[in-house]
Amino acid sequence: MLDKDSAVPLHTQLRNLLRQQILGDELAAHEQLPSEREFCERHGVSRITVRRALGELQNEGLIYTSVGKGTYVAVPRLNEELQPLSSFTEDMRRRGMTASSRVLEKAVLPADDGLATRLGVPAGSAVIKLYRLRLTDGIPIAIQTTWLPHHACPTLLHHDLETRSLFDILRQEYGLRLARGETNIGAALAGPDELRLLELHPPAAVLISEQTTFLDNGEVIEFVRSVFRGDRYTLHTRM
Amino acid sequence: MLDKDSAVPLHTQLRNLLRQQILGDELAAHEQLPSEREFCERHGVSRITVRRALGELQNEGLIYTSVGKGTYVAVPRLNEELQPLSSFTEDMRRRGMTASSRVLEKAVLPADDGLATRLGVPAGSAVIKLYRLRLTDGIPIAIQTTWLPHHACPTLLHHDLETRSLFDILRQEYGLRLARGETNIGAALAGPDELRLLELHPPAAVLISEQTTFLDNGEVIEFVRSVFRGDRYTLHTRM
DNA sequence: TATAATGACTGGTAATAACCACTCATGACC
DNA sequence: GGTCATGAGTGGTTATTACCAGTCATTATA
Repeated sequence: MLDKDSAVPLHTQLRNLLRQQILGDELAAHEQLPSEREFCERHGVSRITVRRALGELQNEGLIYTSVGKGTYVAVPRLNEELQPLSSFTEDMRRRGMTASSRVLEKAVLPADDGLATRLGVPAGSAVIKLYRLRLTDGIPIAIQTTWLPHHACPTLLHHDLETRSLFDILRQEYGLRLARGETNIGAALAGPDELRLLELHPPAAVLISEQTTFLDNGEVIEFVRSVFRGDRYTLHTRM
Repeated sequence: MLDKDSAVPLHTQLRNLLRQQILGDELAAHEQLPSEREFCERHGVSRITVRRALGELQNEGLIYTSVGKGTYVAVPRLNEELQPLSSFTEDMRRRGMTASSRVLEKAVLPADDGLATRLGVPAGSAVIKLYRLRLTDGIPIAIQTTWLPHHACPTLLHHDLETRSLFDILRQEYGLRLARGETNIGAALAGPDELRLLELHPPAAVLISEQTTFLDNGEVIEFVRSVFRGDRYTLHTRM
């Protein structure tokens, strides 16, 4: 039941309740949900609250509506849930693997022109560089270079970067609200360094991803260039 | 100004108006917008309408809010606008290139087990197969194999698939509401067929994408396997 | 002067009410 | 029997009103 005195909003409570029912297979695909007005009566809330909860579920792709007919349960997803914005660590955890890092280099440097443009900071201003080898279950999977504007997280390099997720640190230690990411993805042949670090034999294909992550105010919080082993990793996106 | 008698909802009108102002650089980054209540007075609408318009802009990442302070313009995007769900044709058009196709094979076949699972149809049921070479400005860029459930678009192969976008046909001719897509992306070395069709010399890396597209009711409308030239194409996603 | 209380203002949540276009089964009519 | 009007029901849009917690400048107090 819904708790009117709870700090968590009613529409959030109702959304979670329904999501749980849908994901828990209590409702079959294409099954019709109660009407919005019926939800109002059942839970003693207004239609605005119900519509907000249903609207969010619709955005998640869990239900769909048809004017004049009703609201229905969508066909469930094949795979796991995917968080909207995730890091390598969180991605791996979701796949049931343990992610770790070996920090090859960490430094605070002045930004050159290209990097300054990508991070949206003045050329020459301080940026944090993090050059890491990423491993899952001990196997090298990717070479990752991360740049962050120094002013956004000045003490970042003092934290534990080998085991803790970078996103966790940014969210919890600096209260940053990560909102959006853009990624460019390409393929290339592995170069000498990549062959060595990723333990590959030539010729080998690598997946190259360049991701920019934004805060909710649109400012860039990080730029990441990742080189993945093509034979052991696939990226997954949802649009 | 907003038109109360228009068929297009007020919140949509207001959203478009504000989006135009923000994208048109009439408002600077981090500039404070009028308060919600002031928008109400200015445009003679209720706060629900204003909040809905602002909420959608916030989801788009164009503005951000802070309780007790106000609503602000986000830092503008670096690049072009990206439609949430697009096809190869639309993607190319956006990059200012002309997309075309050479249909190498088209057929209606019974689905084998793997394909039936991916399309969410019974094994053995009819599926449409479309095997195409995709070109931009005459240069081969990708080899694309598309499968669709036959019952969803039985007369698809009668339409012009060389120049017209598949998504256009699905939307306009069959009234299908495409809602969501999931993509797996990997890298590999090009095989013999790929080397020949994409006019590559070994060794060459290719980008492999497997996309599943869903309707708003969650059913699969297509499954596409694309093999891109690694040296001429990068995928772009937003999360 | 430094601190605390006040109050105006912000976005966030929620209830109530009304109308619209659309769907669909029912029943009246030809 | 087939057609058409009716009306109940559905999601979509919008207005009005109210309260909350957070922010911040102003004002009163110690």
